[in-house]
Amino acid sequence: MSETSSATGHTSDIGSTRVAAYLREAILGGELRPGDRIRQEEVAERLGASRLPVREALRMLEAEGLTEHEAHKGARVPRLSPHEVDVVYRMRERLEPLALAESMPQLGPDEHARLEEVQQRIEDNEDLEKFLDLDREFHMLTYSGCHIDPLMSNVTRLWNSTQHYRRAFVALGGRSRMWVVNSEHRLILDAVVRRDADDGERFLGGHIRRTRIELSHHPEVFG
Amino acid sequence: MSETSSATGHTSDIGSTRVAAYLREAILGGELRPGDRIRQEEVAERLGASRLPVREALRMLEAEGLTEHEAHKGARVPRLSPHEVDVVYRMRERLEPLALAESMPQLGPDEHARLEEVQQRIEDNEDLEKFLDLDREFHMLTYSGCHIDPLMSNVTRLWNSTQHYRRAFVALGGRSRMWVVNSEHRLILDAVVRRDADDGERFLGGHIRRTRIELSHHPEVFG
DNA sequence: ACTCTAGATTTTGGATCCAATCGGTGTCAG
DNA sequence: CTGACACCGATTGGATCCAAAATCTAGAGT
Repeated sequence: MSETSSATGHTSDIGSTRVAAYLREAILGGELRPGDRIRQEEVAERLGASRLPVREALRMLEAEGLTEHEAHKGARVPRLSPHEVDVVYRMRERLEPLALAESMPQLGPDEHARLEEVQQRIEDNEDLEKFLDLDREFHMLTYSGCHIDPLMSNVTRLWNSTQHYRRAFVALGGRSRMWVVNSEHRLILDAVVRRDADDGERFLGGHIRRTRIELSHHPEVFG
Repeated sequence: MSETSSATGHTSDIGSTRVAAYLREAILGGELRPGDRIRQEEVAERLGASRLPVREALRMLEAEGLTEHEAHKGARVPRLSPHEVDVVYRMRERLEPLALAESMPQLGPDEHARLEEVQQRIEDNEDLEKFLDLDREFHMLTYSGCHIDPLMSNVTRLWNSTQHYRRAFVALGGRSRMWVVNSEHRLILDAVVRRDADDGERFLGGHIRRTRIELSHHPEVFG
């Protein structure tokens, strides 16, 4: 962690953005878990900033679905109920095929090659945390041709808010389910290369749907 | 009325919330239009507050899809391209039926009566701005049994970000299209009362879809 | 021993002041 | 006359201090 393009501080590398990046890493990386409280002063001191950019950062993260606020009670990492996670997956099931359909016509040979490479890395990978990153990269890459901000930010929110439960899920599932994931990814990748939007939507929807159903059979994820 | 509730529920009467409510009204009411810049100091002075709660409010509104930020360039009301609006409607087409399906089982006679009353008010109404509020109230009421925050806040965002274009659309369409809206609302209302989720999803999807298609035939809305 | 209340501590919300950055304008060189 | 550059006003970002609210703790009363 703690990368964040420090040396060549180019563009809008303002403090609140750096604080947001730090907290984002901490939440998505699992160091901050659902229900954990985030104290402004603690973060401010740790990053050598004042509380103000921390407040701004927390608002940004709220917009990304990574934190929630209550009046004078501060910020927390949202804890989702099993049913809420189920509905979030149903939302993904409906929204992401749309993003894929918007994206596919814009993707060229470069993106196709990059997708193939990422999928290969997923299949060669053994590490759990790495899988979470690579899987996300794969899907986001398939959406990278979709430049509709309201859609992409929503998709990002949905991934963000369920990241912790996805980690818990693959952690207990192990690699027994891996081959299913990979075969589904291959189907999606093939549809993308063929530019068959209908197949892409269908396979992607099935991919998310299967994950949702399997997740619903494992309530221990929500311990 | 319509108070928007912001779906994220972190409301009190603290300053930033009041500022947010003021700006929200201004944007949804049409006084601030897409592309307009919002200067912190101006708002602060007008409301007798300092710039800090204004900054917080702008972040909240950003989370609701009502403003957008750029590094040192300040806040603006987002301007959506025709294609972006089209995609937002496609998103609504997929998400809102889900919200309705989640909500319907929770709605009782009280909500049904209130829905009937609001729909009647829509049919009796003549005013344009009133229609926007009532229409929103009708749909939000049908979703009021859905307590999944990630879903409801997304739906709210989608309505927020297209409010201006909806106004421009009904403004030029006039009452010629009114009877279609009302008959579709009646179909939805009937499905809700019968607790037929499948019919509800179908009619609602069609309602939004028809609006999207008609909107796509009127590019002058985006003048 | 238990509960309810009141004060103390902690934490968030807000105001003011200062620093950094952006936009526009005017000037000078070609 | 035109374009580039530099300066200046305007505007946003950040730090510190103070006020308000919530939580925690300790004590008194039953």
